[in-house]
Amino acid sequence: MELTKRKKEILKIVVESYIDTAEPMGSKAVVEKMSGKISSATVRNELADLTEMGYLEQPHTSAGRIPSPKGYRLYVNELMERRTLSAEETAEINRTLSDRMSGMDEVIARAGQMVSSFVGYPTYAVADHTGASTARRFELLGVEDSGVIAVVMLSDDRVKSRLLQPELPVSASQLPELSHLLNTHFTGIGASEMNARLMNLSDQVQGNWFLLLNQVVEYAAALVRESERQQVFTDGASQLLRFPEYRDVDKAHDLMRFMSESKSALPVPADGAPVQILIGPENVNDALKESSVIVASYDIGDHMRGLVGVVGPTRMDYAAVAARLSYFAESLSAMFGRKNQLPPKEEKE
Amino acid sequence: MELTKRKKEILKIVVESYIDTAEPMGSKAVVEKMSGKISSATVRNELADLTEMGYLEQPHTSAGRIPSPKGYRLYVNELMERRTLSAEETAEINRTLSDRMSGMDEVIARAGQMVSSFVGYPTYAVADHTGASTARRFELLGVEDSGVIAVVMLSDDRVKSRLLQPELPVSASQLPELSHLLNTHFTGIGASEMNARLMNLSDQVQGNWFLLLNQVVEYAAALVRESERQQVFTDGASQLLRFPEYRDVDKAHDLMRFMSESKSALPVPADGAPVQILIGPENVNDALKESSVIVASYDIGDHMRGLVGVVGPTRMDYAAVAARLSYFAESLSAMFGRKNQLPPKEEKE
DNA sequence: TTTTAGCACTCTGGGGAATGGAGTGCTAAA
DNA sequence: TTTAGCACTCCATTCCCCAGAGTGCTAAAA
Repeated sequence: MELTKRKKEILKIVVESYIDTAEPMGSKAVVEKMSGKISSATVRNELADLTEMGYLEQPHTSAGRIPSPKGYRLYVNELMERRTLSAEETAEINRTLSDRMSGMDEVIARAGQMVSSFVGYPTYAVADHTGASTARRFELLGVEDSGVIAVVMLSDDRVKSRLLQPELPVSASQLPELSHLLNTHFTGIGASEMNARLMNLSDQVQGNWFLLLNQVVEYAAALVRESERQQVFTDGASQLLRFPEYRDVDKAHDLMRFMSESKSALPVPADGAPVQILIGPENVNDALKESSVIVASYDIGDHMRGLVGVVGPTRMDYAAVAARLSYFAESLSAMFGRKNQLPPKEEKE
Repeated sequence: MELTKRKKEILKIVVESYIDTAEPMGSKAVVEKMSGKISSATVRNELADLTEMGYLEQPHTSAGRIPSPKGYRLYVNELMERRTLSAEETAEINRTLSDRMSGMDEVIARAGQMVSSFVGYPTYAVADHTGASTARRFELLGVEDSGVIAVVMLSDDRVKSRLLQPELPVSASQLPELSHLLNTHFTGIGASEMNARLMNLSDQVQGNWFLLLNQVVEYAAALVRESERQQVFTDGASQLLRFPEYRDVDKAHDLMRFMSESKSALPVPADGAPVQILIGPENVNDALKESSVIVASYDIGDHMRGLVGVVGPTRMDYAAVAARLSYFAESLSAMFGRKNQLPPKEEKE
């Protein structure tokens, strides 16, 4: 059977109505939307065809039609009008973005929050490291009251620092030498290798040095390990409850638990695709089979990608969410993607 | 009317049963719990008295009794057996704590997560700064490919750092001088004062210096501002849905929204109290009037307190949560509260 | 004075049965 | 190929009934 232009038109109407109302749509309602060019009986025939072809479903014999995942897919691929954001919308996003954005890893956590409050769905945010990161540069700085600041720059350009309290005092004048030691022995290697090398040094350096080295290396190793383990931030979980499909508390609970617990099982976009849409059963994970996910990636630094995913019912507003999400991702890439590029300045309110 | 010992015993039984089952308790069930020392008619009289005195409530005339907020309060103050944690429980908490704990501000965020997964209720976590923090020390470090690492130590002992890309190159040899400039002009002052001083310097230093200074100061000002604004982390919101009192999606939604949005309106413990319990209407905020909050504070660094609050239904398991929460708070204080003290070492699995 | 047994009464929650409405599919005519 | 007409299906809502749980009260017993 052929998918005529009229069938597509009707499918589009049904999908959009269902996205809007979450109610099955009947033939009469379709006729109204088509401004009466056609009778309800004709529409009924078309609806029957679309159902047979697998684009629509019937909750029960005498209800209207709702889109099937296949129907959503066709809608997303062909029928949906790509939305562009209005000037006000982009302005608002820019304002949010420029507001306060500090280090790279804060970007990831904040990206999820921002997107969630912006699109009105729950989100998750992940950092996607290309390859394991290592320490690239160490620096120790003395502070007055005998504390030591350890600064570690990682191969992915993150810079982390922390105040350490040496167990035995180390004089400030020795810190450059210690920094040098760290830079020669502990850069470019993984966490376990760091520990191994530390052991080798244990009887080559003085006790107070070793204790400090130990703290620094432990800190650096924790940082390196942290970047291996995917950290997932979820935000706006409560938004789920806005939707009638999650009025069933158990469903909502399951999905929320899944999002906040099963780090790593969340979808990531296929390479190259800026925004990917996964509809219902297209999701690999069971917990998501009745929901949809829109996920986008953006560049931060030269060695990292950030991911933001939006989770919602299968009838989520694909056009609106995808538009906002890709604008976000593009803006973030522009701000953090390459070096020597500054955030677009925006007047603060 | 007097609150006899027997009345208290009965009240305790009712409260604990209700905490356990969320079902109103009738006179017969009470008799069973008291192992038959007394008849149900007697218990009925006592229950009627307790109701009249305001410790119990009746959902409707022919239902059992449930505790009123006043009843919970009495229970918490007098009747509840303070729980102590078993060796396994403390061991598990210690394991979680020692696992990975980096900088101070990560502590706050992670504390909420840990407590939430541990006690099985949603939590919020806040940093409570005593007084506004300022920058205490600046340090600029050059990296090979012309980037500059800015290290800022704040008056609250937090150390933050970030990689900057100067718009115009600044030679590495000039960085110590610039650091000195920063340390003399921009320490010990608030964010707006920083900007003012920066303006004053604008025509006293070379253009490329100024551009870099600008970036550093903007970064530092953002850090200072960040510590003024209370940042609230919430975790485990989905746990709410475990409880029958939040099966009403709207109630759950309201509370979740409140927790994730209304930063700052969340309860903080009165000074001195290590753990504070707020029952139902004792909460100032409307959104919490039908829930209870247990909040604890712990010390991190010398100038900061962290707060962790546990949110749940009024029938939450006060004894268990309070015990766990205070153990957490104590452990965190011990680990981060004073300087020169190290986390209790625990073998990592 | 306190406790207990007995009893009438109240209220809830759950399980049908009845009903109206929305929507369908099919047939036959346009 | 489209349309009007019609019988049919299924759901959601409402109403009603009833068992069960639990109460308060009275009057007798301790």
